[in-house]
Amino acid sequence: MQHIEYILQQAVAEAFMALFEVVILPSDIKFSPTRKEFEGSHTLTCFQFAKQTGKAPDKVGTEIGTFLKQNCSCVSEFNVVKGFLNITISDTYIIKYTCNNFRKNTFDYPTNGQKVMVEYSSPNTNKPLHLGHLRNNFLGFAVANVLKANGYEVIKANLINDRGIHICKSMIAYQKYGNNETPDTTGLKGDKLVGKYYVEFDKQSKVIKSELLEKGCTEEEAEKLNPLMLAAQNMLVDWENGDDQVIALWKKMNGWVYQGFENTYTSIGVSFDTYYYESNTYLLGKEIVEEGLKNGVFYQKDDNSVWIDLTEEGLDHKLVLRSDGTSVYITQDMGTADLKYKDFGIQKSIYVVGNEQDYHFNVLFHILTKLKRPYASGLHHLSYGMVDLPMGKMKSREGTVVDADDLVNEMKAEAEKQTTELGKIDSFSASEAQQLYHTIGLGALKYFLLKVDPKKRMLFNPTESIDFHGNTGPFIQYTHARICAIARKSNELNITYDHNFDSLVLQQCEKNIITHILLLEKTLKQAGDDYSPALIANYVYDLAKLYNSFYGEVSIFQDPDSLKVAFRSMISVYTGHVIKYCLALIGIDAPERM
RNA sequence: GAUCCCGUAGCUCAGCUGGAUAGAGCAACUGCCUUCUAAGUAGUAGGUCAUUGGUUCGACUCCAAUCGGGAUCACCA
Repeated sequence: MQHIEYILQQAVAEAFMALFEVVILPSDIKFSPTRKEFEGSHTLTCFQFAKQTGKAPDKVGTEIGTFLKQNCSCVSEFNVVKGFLNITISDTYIIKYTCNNFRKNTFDYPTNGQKVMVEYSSPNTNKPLHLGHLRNNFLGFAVANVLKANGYEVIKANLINDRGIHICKSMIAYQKYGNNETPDTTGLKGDKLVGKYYVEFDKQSKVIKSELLEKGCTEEEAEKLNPLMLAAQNMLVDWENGDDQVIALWKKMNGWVYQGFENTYTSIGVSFDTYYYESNTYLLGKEIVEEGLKNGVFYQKDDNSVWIDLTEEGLDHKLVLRSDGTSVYITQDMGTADLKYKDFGIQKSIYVVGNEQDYHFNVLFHILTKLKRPYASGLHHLSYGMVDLPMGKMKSREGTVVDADDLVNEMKAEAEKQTTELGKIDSFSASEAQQLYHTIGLGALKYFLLKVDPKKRMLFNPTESIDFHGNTGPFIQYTHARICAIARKSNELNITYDHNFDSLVLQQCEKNIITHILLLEKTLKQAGDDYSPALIANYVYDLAKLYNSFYGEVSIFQDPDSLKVAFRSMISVYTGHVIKYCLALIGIDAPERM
């Protein structure tokens, strides 16, 4: 069954031809939802056609409307207000569409044969995940789902920053102050334990620095002479030389961190198809520098450092290889980009990274374009805004970081509190109840972080953000649970759906739901094109609102007309499927009772 | 200093790529549970879309300038 939008586009194009002999491509005809103060569901704005037709917009609207009503069985009514043609879709169409589709529980586009990699999470192994990482993880996971639903084959990748001076700092501090603690002996999660020593390093080196300053050192000398800092730098050199002891410690501590991360990933419901480690990729890219020098994309200075001139692109000169021949960050990113392409033959590659690195990715993509990489046009930096706290930015050194595990646990505790107060799940076993609290708490958190346009920075207020009412995840989950209760009752009552519904006259609140479901395809496409799960979040919220409105307005089972009972039951089931599907796209579980 | 992003109700956010009288939620106030889950629902109130110009039939949306907030501009990652 053809989608109403497509049918209308064809019909309007036909109308233009028949009435005005004007050729307009069906795909160029755009409809917007009719404002609720007017009759109808699809609106065509006619101002833009005034020139081509030589008629006033309202005249065009009236003539097109008349044509549609006569020639298109899906259109039952129309009205024209100023230059706006408001179209009412026939009940027959809506009913038929509902009957044909209400059992569907997936709305994915067919595969398009394209492969895309979504790199996200990409943590450092020196500290645990925090609120900022959560936005990244939820976004990356959701974008991967959305792209998959748009027909792509998706590879989720995690590029782990497992080497460098930061991890050496944790290692030095652990060597000096660690007393051979382990996650087992302390009961701490591995990432928390390692993070503890990263903080310890910072603390101790501050103490040492102030001692040096008291002895009369300058700021600069204190920095340089700091034995802890020197030890960390030495350790980095030892690591690069493959020193057995250093490598062993590095492996041990990173191992703890990975267990901790895995634990968190499982808890927040994200996953990866492949992992890259910087310890394996940090030397990549040097051959690319040589290649670029040969074909003149890069140039070399007298001191042997290698650069690229991006002034024509509105950027600057950028270093790609140090004078001592070692790589910088962007060198290994070039190498890693090649590696990803070699490994998976991807057409698109999405980097989910904060907007503080906008410049970096701008440069990287320009370089890869200049190097004529076949995948260059498919590169995209999904740049998301920072998550601010009421007191400003999170600073790990000032202890204002909101820890990811803690936050999830707080949300879960709040879910337990509120669920217990409502007392609706007395029949649940203890483990079922725990599972539900987690689902609700996590749903609230995910929805909160995903409903905002990724590009925008956002505010997270720990006290106020834990709300389960209104525009929240639990509200949508609740609507789903409510629908499941309806579906259960429909089953109990043995309600069947294969009736002739021709005589049925629909109510506005019923039509509103189906009309909104008709927008799903478009929304999903848009969310894929824009890499914006927020569109899905807002869409499903609106659907839940429409359903609750319907739920309050009509009685589903009390109606004497059995056709109405059956159809309302169908609408409920249909809405439930769409809600569950959309929530799954953004990584949220839809409970059947709550 | 240069470049980029942002500025919509008291607060947090939408606004479908230029269309109608700018929408939700929270907070405040008023109704609705003996009937399908009230984590709900119906309503009231709340706005000079930062400011000023420009483009046109029409601007929250596009352009320019100004003000305010943020980020980036390392032989750091």
